[in-house]
Amino acid sequence: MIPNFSQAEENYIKNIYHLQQSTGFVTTNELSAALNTKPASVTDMLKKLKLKKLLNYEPYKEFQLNALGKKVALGIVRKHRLWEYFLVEKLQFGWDEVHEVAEELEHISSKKLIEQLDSFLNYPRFDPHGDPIPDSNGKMSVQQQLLLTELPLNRFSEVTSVGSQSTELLELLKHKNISIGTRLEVKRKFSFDQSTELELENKVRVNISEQLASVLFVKEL
Amino acid sequence: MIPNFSQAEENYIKNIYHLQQSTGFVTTNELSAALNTKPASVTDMLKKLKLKKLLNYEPYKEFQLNALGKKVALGIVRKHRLWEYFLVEKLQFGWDEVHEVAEELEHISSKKLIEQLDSFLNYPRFDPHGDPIPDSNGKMSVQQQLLLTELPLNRFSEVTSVGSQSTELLELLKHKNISIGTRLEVKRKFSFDQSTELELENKVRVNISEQLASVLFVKEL
DNA sequence: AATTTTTTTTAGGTTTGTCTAAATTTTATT
DNA sequence: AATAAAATTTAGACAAACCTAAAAAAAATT
Repeated sequence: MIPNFSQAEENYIKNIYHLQQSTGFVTTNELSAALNTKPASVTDMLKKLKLKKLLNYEPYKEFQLNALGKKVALGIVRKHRLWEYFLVEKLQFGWDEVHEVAEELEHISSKKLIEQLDSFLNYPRFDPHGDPIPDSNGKMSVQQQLLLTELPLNRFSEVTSVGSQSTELLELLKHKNISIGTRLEVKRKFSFDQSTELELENKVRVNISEQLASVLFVKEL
Repeated sequence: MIPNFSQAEENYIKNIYHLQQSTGFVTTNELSAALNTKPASVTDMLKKLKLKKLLNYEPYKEFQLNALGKKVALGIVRKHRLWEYFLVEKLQFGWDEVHEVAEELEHISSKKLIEQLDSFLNYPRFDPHGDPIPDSNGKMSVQQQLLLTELPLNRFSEVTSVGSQSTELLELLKHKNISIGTRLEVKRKFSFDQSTELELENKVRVNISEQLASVLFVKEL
């Protein structure tokens, strides 16, 4: 069984994980900047994580999480994103307010807690920022969700989720003939009001407001 | 504003609070036993809590939380019990499983989190063990709820809540003519099967099983 | 290739919260 | 009231996680 790790250890693991997503390797300075700690402190912790067999690390070299380290990291990411989803969906937090709180909640250790939470939330696949939530085996959807506001022009895409369940929003979406699964392309953006012209699957064009575009998640096809 | 306290400090505060409920005062040894730490460590922390103006403490004397200390303690108790309620009501935990997890969750610091959670849970007044949940001002219902199994003979009492929402339970309660608000007295307990004979408000007598009695909360009148 | 700059590590401290062992104070017993 | 026992505090250490300052290694520049 995987042992428990301290909050500090978990923060290092999680940050290494995120940093190594780009190039596969991380440097002491990068990590120290991400964690807001001095490089000397980072070195200390790297030795400890190596000792605990989570990290490939040799002095003065770049480092990376090994298989076990990545597994642990995915568990933390899972908790973080599930809690974010919970805060937004159930406790009426805004997307922008959840990160800090989730930073604390992600360190709660109960395995049962997180499995029951996942089930209670109905196994969401993406957090409120569109990032994929690893399942209990660490698997997650590869494709990141984008906000419609971030989608470039003329890319085929599909609506994957909406950032709120309010009846007002659902009413509007019904009117515009948009629902989960609707395929669309962004054809134009009007800078005056940031409104967006979409082309739906049936070639119909609709114009949607910035407020609406900013609560629609899509994935590119 | 009240500052934040470390997890260790919070655990001391909470335990002092509970211990001083009986006699109003706590001794170093009592607290050390409750916390599973050595008396010497307790002394260290007592000095710190005194310095932080939470505690009335003089060397070699019994001690107690002052007004501020009690306020802080109630905030922790509030969080603990709200989380317990959440775990049982929303995440299908059994009463017996919640304590440990709540011990961790009670240290999450976000004020907004706990207020939103309270609202999400619909401002429950008692936790799954029948203990009252302080409101955001630290006020709580004085009367503790009891399990019907704990109620002495011939005491007027009123059903306040049921420990589960299962349809099976509700079906049985309907059959027995018992609901929230029903007034009753325990008239006899049969040691063979621990079943209980109740007298309801209309003088009707019913016999209920131990399983049923152990999910009914009552308050004495 | 030599030198400078940057990065990383080492060495030695600090704080928090714990411990053990010894000293002190309080309480209980004779 | 004197002594023994129990409770509490003090003194000195230790681990975790951080720090600063100096040393060492690696990378960049001349």
